[in-house]
Amino acid sequence: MSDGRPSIRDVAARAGVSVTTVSRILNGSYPPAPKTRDKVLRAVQELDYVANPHARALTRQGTGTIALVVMMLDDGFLMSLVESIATGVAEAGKLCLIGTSGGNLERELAVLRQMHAQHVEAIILVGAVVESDEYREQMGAFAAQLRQSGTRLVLCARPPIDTGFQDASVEYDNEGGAYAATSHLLSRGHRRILLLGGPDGQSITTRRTTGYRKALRDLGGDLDPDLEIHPAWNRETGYARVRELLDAGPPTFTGILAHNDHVAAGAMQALREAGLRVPDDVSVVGFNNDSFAADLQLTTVHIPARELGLRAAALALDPNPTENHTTLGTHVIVRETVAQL
Amino acid sequence: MSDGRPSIRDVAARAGVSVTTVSRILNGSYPPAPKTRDKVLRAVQELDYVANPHARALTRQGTGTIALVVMMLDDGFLMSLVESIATGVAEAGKLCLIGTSGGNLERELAVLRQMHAQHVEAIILVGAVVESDEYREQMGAFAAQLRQSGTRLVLCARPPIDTGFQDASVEYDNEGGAYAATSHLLSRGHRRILLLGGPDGQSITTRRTTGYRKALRDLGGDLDPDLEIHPAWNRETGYARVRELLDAGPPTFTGILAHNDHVAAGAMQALREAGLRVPDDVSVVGFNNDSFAADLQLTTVHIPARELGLRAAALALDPNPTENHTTLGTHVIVRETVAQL
DNA sequence: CGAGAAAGGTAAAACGGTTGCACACCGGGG
DNA sequence: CCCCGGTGTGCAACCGTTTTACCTTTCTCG
Repeated sequence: MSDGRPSIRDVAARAGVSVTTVSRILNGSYPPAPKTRDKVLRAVQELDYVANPHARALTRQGTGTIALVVMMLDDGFLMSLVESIATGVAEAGKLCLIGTSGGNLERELAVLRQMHAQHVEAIILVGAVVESDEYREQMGAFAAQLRQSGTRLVLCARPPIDTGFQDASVEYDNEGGAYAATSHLLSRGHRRILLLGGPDGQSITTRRTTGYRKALRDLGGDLDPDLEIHPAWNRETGYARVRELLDAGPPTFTGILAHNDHVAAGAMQALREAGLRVPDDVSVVGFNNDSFAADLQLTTVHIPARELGLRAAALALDPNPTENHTTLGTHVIVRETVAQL
Repeated sequence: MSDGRPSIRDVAARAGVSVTTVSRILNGSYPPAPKTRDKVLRAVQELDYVANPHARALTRQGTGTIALVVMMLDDGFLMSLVESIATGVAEAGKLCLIGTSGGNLERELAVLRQMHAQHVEAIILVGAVVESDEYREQMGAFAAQLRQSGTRLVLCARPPIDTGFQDASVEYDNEGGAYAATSHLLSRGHRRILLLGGPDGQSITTRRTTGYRKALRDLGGDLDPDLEIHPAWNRETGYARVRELLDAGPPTFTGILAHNDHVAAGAMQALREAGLRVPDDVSVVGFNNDSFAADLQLTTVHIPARELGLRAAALALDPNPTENHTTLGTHVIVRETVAQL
């Protein structure tokens, strides 16, 4: 009362009918007489009444909320993804809860539990994953719990949780992207390609590295462990690690494949500072096709972020989707950071 | 039951006490006998019980949810902002609802209403605003409604809503930033500075333009309406508008002040394509210090996004903050896109 | 030893909806 | 004329908590 929100009883009183009738009309269950219907709708209008979602949730109607959990919002790719998911969810008239895990297992689980407690209709897990046994085990248990309570789980841009059950998921082809990027370099005559992977033990890193190695094997590049290093996902460490390498002596590679564009940018700076030109001395390929890649003229692997997000949203919204697993393709965007050897 | 979640009654039964007692213990309202307490806590553990937030919300306990509304998630600045708000909220153990308005008044209001209906504890409005009378009026009305129902409103990186009441807000110094950036160019001898503003009629545009003009007046630059143009916030239109200008004849300016880094990047591309070098022929200053600005060696205005976000979160979380209005400073990050004339 | 006051606990009424079931009304077929 | 089925409604129970008001004990102290 004190908060000025009318209750369903107020509406009923004003329309001169019972609470039941109001509820029925508002939910479209059971078609009552048009006359009553009008009276009620008018009263709703006049009072500016909106049903309380919490009360509604209590009687298991569904909460109209979709949850979204992401490690961190720190690059353009994730942002497009989140934006498009949010848009998709909003267009369906539902709300979107968002949580960040910071790549920390405990925090991720805490956030997930909290969302589950909220009785969200679905939980979308977005992005990279730390591939520890502990993570797998805990997530497996959590996923089971979700299923038991009828909460859908959607995996977006992320590997499956290995448990008997196949969760709905939308992925993109990490391995294929890395393969294509590596092939691109190989086809231009590069044999020794420095891999600037993501942190070791993260799903994305593993997959992309697999693609890289496979291309080298298939097409005859040098498969050398010394050529695989693992900076964090940011510009700074990309810069630092390449800098280190160059300080130690002349480069033993002619091409670089970075696992994201920020790292590629860092690497390019290090090259520049060492007096090496891109692409004349060293070629560089990035990953993600972040918006700034165009400014750097960076050749990179495009990932269809919006599409990914919209599909994830669709899966989350649909109680029983026809197609519950999709893998979207990636492709190389050729700009000017790769030279023919 | 069917969803496997234990209720407070189950806990009570298992612990052999009444529901009331369980509730009291869980909420820490007055301390019951340690013995009972233990029994109850054990039962909670064993059943893995978590209170239903909806039922809780029904009795006006507050929902533990903060809402966040942003126009669009399309640049690094907004993203840092959202990330830091989300982090701040999560650290307080609360949940964060997110909605995007796409710069569309109707959709914005729809989202806001929906959030209000959820009884969120506070709503944070983030970022630029279309300055139409209609917007002002509708938002004013909405803000009044919020106040009446005890929902806090926090404005972040956004001008106040003009209504009698002063809402909590965290801003940064748009005018000062633009002033500083313009001064920087002026002090290097530039007199004719092309302003690449944001879309006309948006709050940010207005403020930054004011700073730009003031600097020109104070320090003796050319105040020429022809030098103020208004692309959208993205790279593409920044490119297109500058391209147009250059196609029409040699540049009538020696410096450019862009209202964000994407636009600056677009402008730089247009300059490059027209055979003009940055900074030798034309100097460029951006705004926001987006992460890629470092890669472009772009001189730009830094906005403390994280700080802004954390403060907004703090305001949203605190029912009665001591300081409810802050303006954070901005400063110019000097890189290599401005030359001495 | 008896009267209060604490202390520890409970039953029941909210909170704002949904829903199963009963009831009233109405026209029509036997 | 009676019974029947269908159509609109309303009553009341329930969803899972918190909270108010009240009831027992058990202490404490005169």
